[in-house]
Amino acid sequence: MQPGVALTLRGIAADFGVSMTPAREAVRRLSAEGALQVSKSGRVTTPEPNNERLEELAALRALLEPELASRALPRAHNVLIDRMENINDQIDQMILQNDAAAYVRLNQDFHRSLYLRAQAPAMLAMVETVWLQSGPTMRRLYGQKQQQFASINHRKILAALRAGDEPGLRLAIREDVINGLRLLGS
Amino acid sequence: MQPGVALTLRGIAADFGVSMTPAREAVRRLSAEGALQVSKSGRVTTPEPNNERLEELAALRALLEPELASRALPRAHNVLIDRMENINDQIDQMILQNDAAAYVRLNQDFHRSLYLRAQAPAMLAMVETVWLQSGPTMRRLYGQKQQQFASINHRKILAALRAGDEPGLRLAIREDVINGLRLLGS
DNA sequence: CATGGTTGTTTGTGATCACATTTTTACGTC
DNA sequence: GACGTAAAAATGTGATCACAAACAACCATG
Repeated sequence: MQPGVALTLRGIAADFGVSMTPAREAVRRLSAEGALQVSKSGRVTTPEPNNERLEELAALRALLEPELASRALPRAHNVLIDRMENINDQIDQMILQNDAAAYVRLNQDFHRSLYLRAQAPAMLAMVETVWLQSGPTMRRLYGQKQQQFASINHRKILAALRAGDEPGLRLAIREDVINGLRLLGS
Repeated sequence: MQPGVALTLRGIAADFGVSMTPAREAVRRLSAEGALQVSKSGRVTTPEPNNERLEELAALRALLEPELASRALPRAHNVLIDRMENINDQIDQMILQNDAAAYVRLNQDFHRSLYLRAQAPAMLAMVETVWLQSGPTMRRLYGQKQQQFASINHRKILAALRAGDEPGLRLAIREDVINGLRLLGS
């Protein structure tokens, strides 16, 4: 969804073929998570990302995701790492096929499949909230030259996982996040 | 509000003298923030805190709050520090008066007044979400012997702020958080 | 042509209702 | 007395409606 778009409850309801009530609840939830902005008059829009906001979201990811990865590391067996490698291969394909939506989705799947092992639901929920907030700008990320770095960073993550290298894992995750979001702001 | 309480939409609506609709929206928002649990059948309860959850919330605070404090430090002038000292004096009074609700509220005011200076709304919103999730258990915290540490930790925070000591500030915040929540879990 | 006010439309909010599902209660059987 | 079952009450969900506020379009006036 493009940033800066105005939503109306009746419009959303009509789009999904439901009444206003479910649309209202969905909007309420998304705005509570920061994925949507509500003006004082109740109008709903997708937030327009500025550089400060992007830097903040990147900092949040850089704080939370290494911690989640570190907690997941003791429980990351080879089966999981293989699956992550598989996801990464699919990411490479999506980059070649120029499929932005699938790229973003697979990228999150890659990270989430690791973080799920951290046994930290509240922390994971918080990271997913940040992902949701940075979602619209992730679409812009695609098409930039940085996307090819993602695969390289992911390989570093996988290597650190296989080696059981906790500091290396934290660093690789951090680099992946920084490359993904913070560079976009400048 | 006690942990483990069951809420009904009609009950909430009746308590506040409104219809079901506003109650539903409030519940939706609070559950999106993790402050309320919804079962698969839609029943709403306040989450029962277990040790894993407490440890997680403490870890989140320990990650986020030092960062917020560090960002606020360059903008923390004497006027702000004086106000925080004032809040801390009120906290001491509330401890003497055994007013649990006021104690928790003032404690959050103390931290929030500093973090507001960080100019990081998304990060602050995330911390407030954690506070909200740990709110019910904070009530239990009161009455334990740890509460008296809060004032000592807060004094360390104030001293680090006045000295412009960034590492000391991070450490003091971290200690305050750890003492406040993590000790409660064990 | 710019501008301010007026009217008409759109939009969010709160309320009420019907319905399906779940939960609780009551009862009868073993 | 315990347990399973059926009836009854309660609950969440989605829909629809009235209403007030906000917005947009329009027109008259300078």
